[in-house]
Amino acid sequence: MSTSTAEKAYHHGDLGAALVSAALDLLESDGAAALSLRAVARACGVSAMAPYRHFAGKEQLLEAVAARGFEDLAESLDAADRSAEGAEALAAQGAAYVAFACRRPALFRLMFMTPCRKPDTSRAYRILEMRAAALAGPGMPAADLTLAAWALVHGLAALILDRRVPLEAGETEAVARRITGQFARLTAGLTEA
Amino acid sequence: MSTSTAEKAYHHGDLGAALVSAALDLLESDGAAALSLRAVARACGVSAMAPYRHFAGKEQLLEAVAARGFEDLAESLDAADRSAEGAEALAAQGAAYVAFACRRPALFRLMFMTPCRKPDTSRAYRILEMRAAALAGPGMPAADLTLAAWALVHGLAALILDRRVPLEAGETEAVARRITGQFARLTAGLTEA
DNA sequence: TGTACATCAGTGAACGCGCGTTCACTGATGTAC
DNA sequence: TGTACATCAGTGAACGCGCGTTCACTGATGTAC
Repeated sequence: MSTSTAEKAYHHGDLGAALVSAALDLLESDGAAALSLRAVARACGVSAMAPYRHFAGKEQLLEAVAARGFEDLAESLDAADRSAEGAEALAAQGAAYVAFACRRPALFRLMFMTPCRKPDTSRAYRILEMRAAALAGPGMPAADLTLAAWALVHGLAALILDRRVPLEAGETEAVARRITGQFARLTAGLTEA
Repeated sequence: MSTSTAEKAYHHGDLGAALVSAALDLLESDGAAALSLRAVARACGVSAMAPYRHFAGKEQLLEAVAARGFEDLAESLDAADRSAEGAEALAAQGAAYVAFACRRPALFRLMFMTPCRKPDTSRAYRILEMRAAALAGPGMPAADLTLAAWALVHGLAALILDRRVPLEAGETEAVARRITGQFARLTAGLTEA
């Protein structure tokens, strides 16, 4: 049909990016178990071998998918952080973190399964760290506060995704907001004392 | 050759329990990926079909393994709780929770992957809940404090297991103790105010 | 402007793998009489 | 105390599955002259 869509071109155009996108879609629609290299290729309308032109193997594709996930997460945290100030900004980041996990559960899980090279270098971590450092006080140094805040929201997300917390789908966001808010105010009170 | 060992008996004796034990061993020695029904049967020196006399399928075996894990976790939390009082008991529970995850990482992961029937009924949860409720104050109701404490240590464990926190193997315990201690004292300060 | 040729980006058939599970079976055990 | 027979707890061969990956290939593209 029209050549502009380039659907049937022998050369795909940007198969590498298309594979990552297809993987992200597949992940949320069919779950992690369904995310095979062949399925991703199939979703792109391409042979099972085609991905090997762009990735060394399945592992590399997954790494690229996880990297995209971390970028998106960083963007969400950044936006949340800019929406408020001080302790409330930290709480907003926490709520955004949990919301991200609930919105894209399979991706969130994949991100943390994929072995990371430099744990503390991710942009998402730096955004959290910067905000937490500003709230640190004598009773809780910056590094500990950062880790505690991260652990709190990560655990909350994990428990919700694993259905360990008996919450309705609509409830989770409000609970995350409340819990992170309480934690942020707790630590803020500490700096004032 | 002595009959007392009963190694070569046609009837195993208690294959059901032996399968669960073998699965627990396999889990920690070879990882979750190696935990196949066939491998467990092999470890018990029994045919691939034998487990079906004791479990409806792989899923049921895994459920039994996870249940054993939750029992052991509850025991660890209980012992930790009895080792201290008030806020320090809560901190001790938290440290024990993280230590359990570090000691048996593959089991810990399996426990939370296995779909649970009644999320809030586990003994481990009730032990945490009881202690947290005693520390609840006006700024943080019991249910929220319980969830926050659980999320904090669960997240800490998850981040450590996924190598997101740049810690040496020996360091983790001390960090977990410090973080949970700070959190417990923070909430305790809240009840006094 | 045309042509030769290297390179790039895909195809498609095939392989071996270990898995969970099915099937029909057989050896061991315990109980009723 | 023996014997018949139901039941229990295992065996072992086989199946189909989808996977990641290998191999040798071919069609499309772009560049040097």
